[in-house]
Amino acid sequence: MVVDPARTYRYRAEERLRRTGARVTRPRIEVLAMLLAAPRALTHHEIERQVNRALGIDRVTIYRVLEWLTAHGLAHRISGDDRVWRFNAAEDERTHEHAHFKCNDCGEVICLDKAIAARSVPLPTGYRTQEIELTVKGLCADCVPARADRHRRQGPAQHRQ
Amino acid sequence: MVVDPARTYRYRAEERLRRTGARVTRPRIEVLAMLLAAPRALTHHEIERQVNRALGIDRVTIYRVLEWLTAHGLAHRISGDDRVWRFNAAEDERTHEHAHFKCNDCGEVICLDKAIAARSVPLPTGYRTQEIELTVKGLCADCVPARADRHRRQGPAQHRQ
DNA sequence: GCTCTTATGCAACATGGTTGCATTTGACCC
DNA sequence: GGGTCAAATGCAACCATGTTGCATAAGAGC
Ligand SMILES: [Mn+2]
Ligand SMILES: [Mn+2]
Ligand SMILES: [Zn+2]
Ligand SMILES: [Zn+2]
Repeated sequence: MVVDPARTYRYRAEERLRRTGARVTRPRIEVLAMLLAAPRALTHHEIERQVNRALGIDRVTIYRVLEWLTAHGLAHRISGDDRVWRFNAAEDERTHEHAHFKCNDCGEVICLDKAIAARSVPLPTGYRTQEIELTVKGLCADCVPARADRHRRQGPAQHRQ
Repeated sequence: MVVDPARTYRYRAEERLRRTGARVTRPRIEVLAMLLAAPRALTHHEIERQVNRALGIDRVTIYRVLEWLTAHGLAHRISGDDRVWRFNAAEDERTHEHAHFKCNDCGEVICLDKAIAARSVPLPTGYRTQEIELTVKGLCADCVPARADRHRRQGPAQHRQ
């Protein structure tokens, strides 16, 4: 029996959406399914390319869906140094107490499984900690110098955004 | 003997600029002096308000000066979650191995003195660490709940950006 | 002062995201 | 199935933050 993986992710997306009690719409399903299928955080651009081209869903709608998913805990938003937000389906088990990795070459962002031991950073008196954000920057497996020659010929890997 | 503090910062700014061997210009002096005087990281906007209003220095020039100061190690740039860069004079002793604090209420950003013990976060195989960024988010001394009533009357502290 | 290089000012542009408002549609009820 | 209505979508215009191109101004060495 062969299953269509995209169909499977859509199904899981619908399920999660239904659990919120809010409307289950095509844009919400498609965007969330795409986030669920992705092994890394996606930009609005990447989502738009797939979901707008294939289904004509408007870019503003995609922005609104991403905002809504984030507000409802179905996704989370990662803000990088390139002024582009990236989104990831939120595995609700995994509380957002985890760190992120960002590739300095291709821009890829992934979530690192709970790795924050850096509790209790000392602050000036009167200041109060609420969250700690930790981002590791470096090279992803596709971009380590060992493969630098491929890059020189073809340019860096292109999930740049 | 009374000294004008702004004059002192300008003097220190000129000194640092001269040491780079590059041209010592009015915009560079003013922007760097302002960064030296500030107890926290400043946005382009904040700098523009002061330096453009008082001296008519163009906003593009301010952008270019900030970029130049950063490239020459006289300032460093902090990218937050609000797509606004903030700048700080670089105390050259303090290598950029320090963490940052950002107030969730008023947006204030400060540098925390070397506090990263979070070395060696485990990554997927093939990935390589280059830098680690740590940002503590919470409430600054002006914004802690103890003073929430003042905020309710007057709005949050206004160095929001 | 003169010259040469570099920095500045100004206008136009780019990017990523937001807002207002008319139209469509999902969910609930029958 | 069809009717109702709040909520979501599409579209156009907008905004904020930063960049680029190019003519002009001004540091610094002589
Ligand atoms: Mn994450
Ligand atoms: Mn800093
Ligand atoms: Zn990479
Ligand atoms: Zn504050």
